Amino acid sequence: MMATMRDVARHAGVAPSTVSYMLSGDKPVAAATRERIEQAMDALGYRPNAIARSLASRRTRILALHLPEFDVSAGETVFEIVRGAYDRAAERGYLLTVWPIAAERAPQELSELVGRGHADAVLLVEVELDDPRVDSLHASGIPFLSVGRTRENAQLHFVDIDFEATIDQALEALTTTGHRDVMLLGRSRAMETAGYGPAVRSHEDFARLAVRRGLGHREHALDPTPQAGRDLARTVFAGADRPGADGTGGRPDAVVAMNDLAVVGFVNELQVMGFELPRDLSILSVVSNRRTASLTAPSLTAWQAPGEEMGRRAVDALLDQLADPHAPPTQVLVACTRYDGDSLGDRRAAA
Amino acid sequence: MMATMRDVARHAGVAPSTVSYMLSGDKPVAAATRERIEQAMDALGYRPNAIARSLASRRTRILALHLPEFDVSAGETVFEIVRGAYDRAAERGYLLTVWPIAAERAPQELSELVGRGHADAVLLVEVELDDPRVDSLHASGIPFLSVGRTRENAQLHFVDIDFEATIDQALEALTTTGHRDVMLLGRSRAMETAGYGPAVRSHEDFARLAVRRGLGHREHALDPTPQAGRDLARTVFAGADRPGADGTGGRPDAVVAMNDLAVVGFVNELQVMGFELPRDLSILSVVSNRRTASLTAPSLTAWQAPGEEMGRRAVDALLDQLADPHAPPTQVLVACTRYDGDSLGDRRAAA
DNA sequence: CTGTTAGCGCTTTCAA
DNA sequence: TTGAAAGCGCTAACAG
Repeated sequence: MMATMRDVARHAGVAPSTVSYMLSGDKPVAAATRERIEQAMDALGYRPNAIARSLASRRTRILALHLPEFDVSAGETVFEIVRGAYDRAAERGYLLTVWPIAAERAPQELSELVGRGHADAVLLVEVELDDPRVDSLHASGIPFLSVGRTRENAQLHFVDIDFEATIDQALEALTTTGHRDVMLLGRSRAMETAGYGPAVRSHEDFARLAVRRGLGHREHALDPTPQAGRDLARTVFAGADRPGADGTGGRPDAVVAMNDLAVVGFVNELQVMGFELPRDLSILSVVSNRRTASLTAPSLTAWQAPGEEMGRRAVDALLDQLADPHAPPTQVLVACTRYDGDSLGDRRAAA
Repeated sequence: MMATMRDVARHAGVAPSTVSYMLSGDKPVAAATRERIEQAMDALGYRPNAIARSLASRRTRILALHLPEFDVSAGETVFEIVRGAYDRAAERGYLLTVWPIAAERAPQELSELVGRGHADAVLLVEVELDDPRVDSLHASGIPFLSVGRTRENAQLHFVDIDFEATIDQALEALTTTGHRDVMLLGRSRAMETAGYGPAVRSHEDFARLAVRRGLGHREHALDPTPQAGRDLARTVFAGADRPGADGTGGRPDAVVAMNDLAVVGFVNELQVMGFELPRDLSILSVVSNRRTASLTAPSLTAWQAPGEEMGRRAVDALLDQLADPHAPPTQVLVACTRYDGDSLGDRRAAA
């Protein structure tokens, strides 16, 4: 009942291989022939069969994407990565499918599924410093690329956020608006130990970049919960009328947050305590997303993770790898993009 | 280099078909034969090829799942649905893949991909009252099941939340703790018009169920934003020392929220206004999720959407449909499960 | 530029 | 309970 390529060939009076050549574009086909084939195709309502194609060509033209749980902020950014990857894959003739495998089973099951021929390569999202998925895929000799990077990454194909550049942009925004003393509201040490990369790198980068700009700085590592943010607000600003107002550098006049969940609680608690933002304290959220940024009032000025671009570039790099398995690893860093909210004040004295 | 079924057969001294029978379990295989085949398999490191199997059997044993954007609360619940569906599918010998197609292109592209043989059936998630994906799949004669239901659903295979039962459970919890006047913080009319089912049904159900329990009631339809929640707090409770304290029924003493984003802003604003929860107002969040419930302090007592169960039951129903395409539609309703936070007060007078 | 010819690795009658 | 044979619908040399 479904028309096959053979039917089309017969109807057009050509060989099946000619139809195949036309569809794949692998070989040139005369305009007249192409015309007849096209007519035959829609006369018969022909739809190419992806399975048969995969079997004959020994590749599926399917890319599998895997992400662990959503529990760490993630949400919007991950979704953008996925969408960007899907679209780019489609443009390049591939189907990107997401495999919702539970984290514990992923290392084994990814290799298993690719081994059974369900996909040609794997895109790993939310990769941790020591990610078992990476080891497993590497051991199986399966082509893959990770969004995020492991600790050891000399041989890793990856696309990641340029944390350093993003933090520096936030500090520059603070410097040019006259801020003098900045606090990092970062990720907890527990997460670093657990292997969440950004938590490690951000503290080092932040301190170094603040010093270079001559800013007072301090770092706090918080669990990714609103309550942790509330607690910090109480701890650091208890008894202060206006956090940044003492002028002596005793208290920060700005916060750079890299912890979406905590910053929401932090802001809410400051407001309950009677502070007004950004008059009393400027708050910038980095590696964030629009949704979190709009959860508070005033909304947060934020640097959003470039999800879509990372997804697109990941697919390109992965397909390059498929085309030339022995090329040196592709490693791409992408900076976040600024999104203006109302949480950045101007502390410059009127001239 | 990869061992094929033929290699295994040769190695075990049997016919390829025998190996196939053993793997599929379609026909009985003698214990002795089975033994020899198993040995051959792991001697050769055999892995069955899913593509070849699909081509020969004319079915992929793949289920495709599609969800539109994440913008409406969703998040955690959707993820649970997907995970539940994946696990159940695996148990039943199927691979569930998620196709991250943009909402606009989904109706067309889903049919296209299934038409090309990429999957046997489709699971639709976050289905709206008038969902073009449903029409398209129906027109293409593709087997599918929706999580959520359309307006016209007599012929639809679906699994959905039992909103009515959930709302009633929330009202019961309020009744037994002595509340007298309940406000619904629902979804906006705009969403109803746009076809988001729960928004429509919840208002009707809420009013009717409140009346039946002899509770004072009122409904507010809010956009799914924290700001909408803040505005409502100001509007309804301006000038009140304690929202539920006037006792005369002039103000509600409890809120049932079915709008995760708005309820966060609502609670925060009440706190900024100086109210204390749940002393001044009880708040229950229904069809919610743990993450939202823990975004505020006190955390919210909530009824969580039964994501995993819906996913599992959706797969079962879909595979039933595949087995018997002419059976009457399966329609399943699942109630939410309660999760205790600290936002429910007790208003009963001490006896 | 087009046709011929073998498969890709498995399933599935049909016989034995 | 097992085997032989004929494909599933397409691709990819190789020839012409």
